[in-house]
Amino acid sequence: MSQKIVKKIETAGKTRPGRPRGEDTDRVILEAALRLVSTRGFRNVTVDQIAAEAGVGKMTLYRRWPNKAALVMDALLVLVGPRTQFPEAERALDSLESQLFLQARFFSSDYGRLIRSLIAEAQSDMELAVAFRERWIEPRREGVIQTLRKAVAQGELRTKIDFQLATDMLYGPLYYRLLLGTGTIDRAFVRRLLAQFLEGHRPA
Amino acid sequence: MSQKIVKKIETAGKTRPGRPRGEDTDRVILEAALRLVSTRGFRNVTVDQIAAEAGVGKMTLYRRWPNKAALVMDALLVLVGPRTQFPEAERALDSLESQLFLQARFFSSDYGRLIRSLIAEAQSDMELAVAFRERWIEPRREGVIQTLRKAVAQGELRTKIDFQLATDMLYGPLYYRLLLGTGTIDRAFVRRLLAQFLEGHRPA
DNA sequence: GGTTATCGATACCGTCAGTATCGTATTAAG
DNA sequence: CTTAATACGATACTGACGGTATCGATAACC
Repeated sequence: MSQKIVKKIETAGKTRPGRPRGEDTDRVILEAALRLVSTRGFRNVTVDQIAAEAGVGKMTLYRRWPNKAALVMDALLVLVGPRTQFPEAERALDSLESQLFLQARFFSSDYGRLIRSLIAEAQSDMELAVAFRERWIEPRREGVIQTLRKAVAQGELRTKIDFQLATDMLYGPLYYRLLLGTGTIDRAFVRRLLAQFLEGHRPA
Repeated sequence: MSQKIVKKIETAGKTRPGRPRGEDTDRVILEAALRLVSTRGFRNVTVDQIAAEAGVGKMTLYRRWPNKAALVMDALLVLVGPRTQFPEAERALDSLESQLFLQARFFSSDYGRLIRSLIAEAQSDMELAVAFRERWIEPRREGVIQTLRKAVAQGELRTKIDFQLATDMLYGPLYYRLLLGTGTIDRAFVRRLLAQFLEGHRPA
């Protein structure tokens, strides 16, 4: 699966025999999967429903992805991933705050259900767990860490920060609320979370 | 389910007609469920396997719990819950640290898989989500908050603390790592997490 | 003894992920 | 134009599993 997630690099114009695959069929299927799963949740959507929504036979779907989880993961990476950019600002802390606000809105939208579904499914699907961690979580953590480094360089945070821990402390509570439903994920929450975080990371 | 989770209060010696239920059958089934699910995970264990492991017919099981999720949740509450006490210490911060260490060990043991399984299942099972939140998460959060209050009273933490947020900041990162697998959950992690938390909550 | 509810066992049902197959369509090669 | 190879939508099928129904036997109370 791991090499299949995120459309294989087109095998270099290699002209294969037989009828070629539909041009935008991949995207149509991904969009159908994204739409259904983000509104109803992974377990409440069947593969047949995704195929029907895309106006496609089930085999067309399984010819392109090895299983349901890989398809939905791909939908997230291809359709949603590129739209989750890190807002740039001169002050790194402003970038960080914007990023946290965006994350809060993201989790509060239908995409929150999508993320929850994938994390849930990943608990019993090792391949999905690896893909989600390496292709979704880690790149975004890296972005956060870069921002934190920049904030340190700008003298807004103390030096000698454990960046992994800091990232856990900023995002852990968001995922915690997303998955446990113990509280709302709104701007006020993020604001207080960040303020408290900064309180513990003042520069000397 | 919610009124069924955690053995109904025995209907007051009420002598019902017909053959009475087995004495310790409940416990035997719960222990089988706990053993299997905590080692293999919820999705990798079938109801038939639990029944076989308990040496019991499947119907005996469904006569006592409405479904698989309720059974496993009950196993957690009945067999594990009572063994997760809050360590007492004169210094509240020592209690807090001990509690976090215990939680880290708990998550690192087979019970970590059990908790992950239930949270995953709860993403598509509203009743389970409510039960898990109200009967497992919330009581333990309340214990943490009491400890934090005590620490404030002892002058170890500043006043005017957002206790809900503080609990999220302490436990969010632990659940985050448990569910995402982004890092180990060991004593070093907990120690640095708590140290960083305290850094942001010094008394005036 | 009659009533009632439990027991283990087993057959059964419905759902769903994933596979196989069929007739058709579309491309490149010859 | 024919042939080979692949994709297509549709549909039937398989296997696994959660949950239900049923059966003959058992154990309590009246």
